[in-house]
Amino acid sequence: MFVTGHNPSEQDNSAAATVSIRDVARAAGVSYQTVSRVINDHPNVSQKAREKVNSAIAELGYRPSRAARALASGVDRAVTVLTSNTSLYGYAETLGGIEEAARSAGVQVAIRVLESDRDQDVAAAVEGVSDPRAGAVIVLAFDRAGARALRALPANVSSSAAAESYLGRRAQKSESARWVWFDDTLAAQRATEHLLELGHRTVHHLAIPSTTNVGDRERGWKRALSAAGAPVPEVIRPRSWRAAGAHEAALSLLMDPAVTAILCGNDEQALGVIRAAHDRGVRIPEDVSVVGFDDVPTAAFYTPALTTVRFDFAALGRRAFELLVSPEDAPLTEPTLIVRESTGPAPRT
Amino acid sequence: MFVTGHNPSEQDNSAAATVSIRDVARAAGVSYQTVSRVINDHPNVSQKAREKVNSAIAELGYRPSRAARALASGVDRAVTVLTSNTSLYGYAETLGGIEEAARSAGVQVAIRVLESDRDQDVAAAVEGVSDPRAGAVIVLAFDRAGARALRALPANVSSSAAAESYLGRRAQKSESARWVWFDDTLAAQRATEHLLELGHRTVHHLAIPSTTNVGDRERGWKRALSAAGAPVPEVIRPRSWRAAGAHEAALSLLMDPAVTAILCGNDEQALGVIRAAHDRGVRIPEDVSVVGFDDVPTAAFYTPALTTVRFDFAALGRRAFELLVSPEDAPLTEPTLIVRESTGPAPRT
DNA sequence: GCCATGTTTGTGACCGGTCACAATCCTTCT
DNA sequence: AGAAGGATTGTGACCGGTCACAAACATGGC
Repeated sequence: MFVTGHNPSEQDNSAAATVSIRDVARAAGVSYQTVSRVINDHPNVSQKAREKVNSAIAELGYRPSRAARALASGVDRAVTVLTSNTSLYGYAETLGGIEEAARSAGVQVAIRVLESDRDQDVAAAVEGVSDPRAGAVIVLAFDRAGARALRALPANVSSSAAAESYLGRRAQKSESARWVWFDDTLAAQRATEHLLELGHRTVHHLAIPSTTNVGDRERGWKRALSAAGAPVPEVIRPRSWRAAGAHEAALSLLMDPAVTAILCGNDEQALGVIRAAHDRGVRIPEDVSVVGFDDVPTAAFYTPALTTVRFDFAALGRRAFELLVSPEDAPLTEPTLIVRESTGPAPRT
Repeated sequence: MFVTGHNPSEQDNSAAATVSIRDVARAAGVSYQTVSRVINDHPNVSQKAREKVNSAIAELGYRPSRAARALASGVDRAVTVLTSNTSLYGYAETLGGIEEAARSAGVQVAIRVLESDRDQDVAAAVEGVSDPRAGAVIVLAFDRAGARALRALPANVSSSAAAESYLGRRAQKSESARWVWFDDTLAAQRATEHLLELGHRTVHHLAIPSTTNVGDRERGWKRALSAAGAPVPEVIRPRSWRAAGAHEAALSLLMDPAVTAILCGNDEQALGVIRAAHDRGVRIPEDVSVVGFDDVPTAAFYTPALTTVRFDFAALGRRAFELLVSPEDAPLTEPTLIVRESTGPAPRT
């Protein structure tokens, strides 16, 4: 009853033998090429043939083989996301956005995490995804590891979330990587301006360790400071993106009475600062104002609720995926400052 | 110079034509089958041949084609993770664990998110991954959508994180899905006992909406309560896993002076409760004690620092992957109660 | 020295699609 | 009616591997 003589298993083969394009063709009374045309929506297929094929497909429960398709066509309809983290909010949300867009385009999403930013690990990861036949690649270049991986990719370029374009067959080396990113400069500038407007003499900046766009944020922060003629304090660089590092750094920072406003690299760090303030008996926002970045879902429930800059990471992810298909520049939602309880007027001296 | 006459592109073909097993064979002076044996670590290959092949591989920069392999062998070395969320802590960490284990086993990780728990969406997702040729499937059955998807999968079974076993060729319908999960009952029991020991008359439970293991947690909670002869209050069920729902629910719950201890479904909810307490002027832990579940990285920095039950989600993920290969039951780290500042002695009446 | 047995190597077919090109079928126009 | 031209359909080869089986080569026992 089966066509394939490949699998010699004699056992009760109730499990349906995998049905191929040829089986469908036979059942529909057409050639396999016609079936191929139908499943690929080619224009030149008669209505009658199309119907016959479609019902045969439904009847036999035919499902095209991704592998065969990839092999024959030379490209896999898949995207591999290269990221150094799966659980940090920004990364995870971006991944979600990519998946959403990819899913609705019928493209598979694979994920590959970068263990570290050491050359060896980066090289291994890049090696694993740099086969054009394996589909496209999107690098989450939020951190050094990502940025390095992006640089190491065949066609190079660098920024926040970048989309290496391999999807189409004709994508050649001439086609370089495309990228999307938020306007971090503007975001940082706005946040800083907000604090300045509240009367703070200056704003201290507790940064994320070595990011790609760290430059951007610092630029925005400095720009706002300079525009207001405020002094530019040295940037504080904790040892991690996490709350722990920020907490530790803030513990000493808060001893300085000149510090009345702190711009943090992300919400988690802001939480560390808030906690440090609590530990030191410093009131927020009465004594010190704190601003975060990201607007994680919990930020509104911190005590005090966090003033922060919201980024639409999911949109970033969707956009990164779309770039694989159409390289057109589409605007990304601008980051928005969400003012809550952690910022207030500068204390009177 | 090229063997494949398939691609007629005449352009400067500096981009290396994809090298196949046959090219390597020719360069090494052996048959393609021998090359296949080498790259698959077959035992019966002479040392000499192996070396020749390996150097030819290195020289030509050969990379096996995943697609061709999948097509020829009938199975793809890939796992698809079915999850309804990418950014919630537990999900994201579990995904990370799966990826880690899969990566070191040379297996690709794909991800497919479940949009909702509606039959239609679940069916679509299952349909997309239920092709045995496409590799294995791991379902993150933490919620209803996941549980349903798990049930809808060809070989069924249900629990927290489940590993549908298709990886090996011989995996047949007889091989049912394997699963791993935490001992939620014990975890809830321990947490409840902790509160009871602090002198609380009873413990209120603010649950996660309709989870697979909701039963387990409630059982543990009830067990501890009963064992202590404490009354069993009605379970509070907010409308989401998020802080918002818990915050809203807690706002009214905290008006009840009988409520002195709350066991929350997760840390985010606990944060919502803490915030609600702040809003109501209820002190934690002096007036009310709060316990969470998960131990998210920020829990230690809440004010007050959260007492919670830590789960090793990454280990859960790794284990789920391993189950695909070896169905042996290996113990999973037990959840641990981390006592911090949010729990304290019951207030004196 | 010869045969049995095990190891190493090679050949042809096949997996399930796509591609290039040729053949057949309709229409429409002169 | 015949030819031109587009629409529709079919055929053979190929993608890059694996599988089953056979051939060639060693090794060892009697």
